[in-house]
Amino acid sequence: MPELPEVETIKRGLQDKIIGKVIQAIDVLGPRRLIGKREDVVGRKILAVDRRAKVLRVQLSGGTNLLFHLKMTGQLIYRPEIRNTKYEIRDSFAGGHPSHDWHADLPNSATRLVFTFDDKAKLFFNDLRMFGWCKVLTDEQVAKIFMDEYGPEPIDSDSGQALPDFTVPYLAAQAKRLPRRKIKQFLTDQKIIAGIGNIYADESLFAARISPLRPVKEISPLEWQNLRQSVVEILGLAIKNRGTTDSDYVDSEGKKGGMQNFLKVYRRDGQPCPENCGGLIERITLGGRGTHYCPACQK
DNA sequence: CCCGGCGCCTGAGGGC
DNA sequence: TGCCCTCAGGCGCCGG
Repeated sequence: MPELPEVETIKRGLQDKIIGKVIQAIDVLGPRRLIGKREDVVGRKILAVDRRAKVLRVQLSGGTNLLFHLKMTGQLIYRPEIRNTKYEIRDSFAGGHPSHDWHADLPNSATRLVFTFDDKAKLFFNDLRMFGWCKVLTDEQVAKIFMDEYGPEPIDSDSGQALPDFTVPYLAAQAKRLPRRKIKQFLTDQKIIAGIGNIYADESLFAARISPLRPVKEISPLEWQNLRQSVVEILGLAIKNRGTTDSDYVDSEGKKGGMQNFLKVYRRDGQPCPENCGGLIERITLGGRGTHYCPACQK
């Protein structure tokens, strides 16, 4: 499930590949994934690719934008000039390459949108469960959404440092406003902090040794300091490792991430606590989300 | 304010 | 093998 590090990884990949190209066509294979008019997009040039929270923006000429949210199972996979994908796969098998990567075979049953560029390269928007979307919006609409719907970005993805708005006083002030909310739900609230989802909330809370069940009013200043630091470190590490592939996530080249090898609690219920405290990782449901933590370490 | 539940979806995985 | 059921989860929305 693409969170900040996964969308950041896709963003970087696409920046290297699609900037300067002109969108020649959009094929709509899946219903209701494209919100907006194809004709507002076709013929426009790609000026930039950026990210806010878990949202990826492709900035186009003429003050137009494509906004993507990948939700659970979304993918954005770029392929340079495809003459005939199926033939290429057949060729690779004939050449004795046994590796079978189903992402090589595009479009597939999860493909909802296909963008074709002026050099015949393609961008495939896949989304198995169809929760994701692609919206066509003006610069002003994007600016308003980015301003109104998302809290501060926690990390400068280039330097790996915390961003200036993501401070302990900010977190404490938000907590004062919503004192009874549990810390996990606080962390994953996009209006409070941008880009944290289920995986990195669990991992950050483990790193800070704070129970996901704690009401935020009980979090001490020192704990806020630790938690803020943990969020920055975990997100930074996840970006370095090109994101977590749990089920569907792949980058803009269809490659898996590496962060799943460094997760300590997420989906590790039943296993011994990695801090060797003697406890076992537990899985509970919190706010309808699977939540993984060590009840012995996390207080 | 907080929480639970539903809806949106489909494939994986368990039970029988 | 096969069928049915549940579950997974980001996020908006609704009702208690």
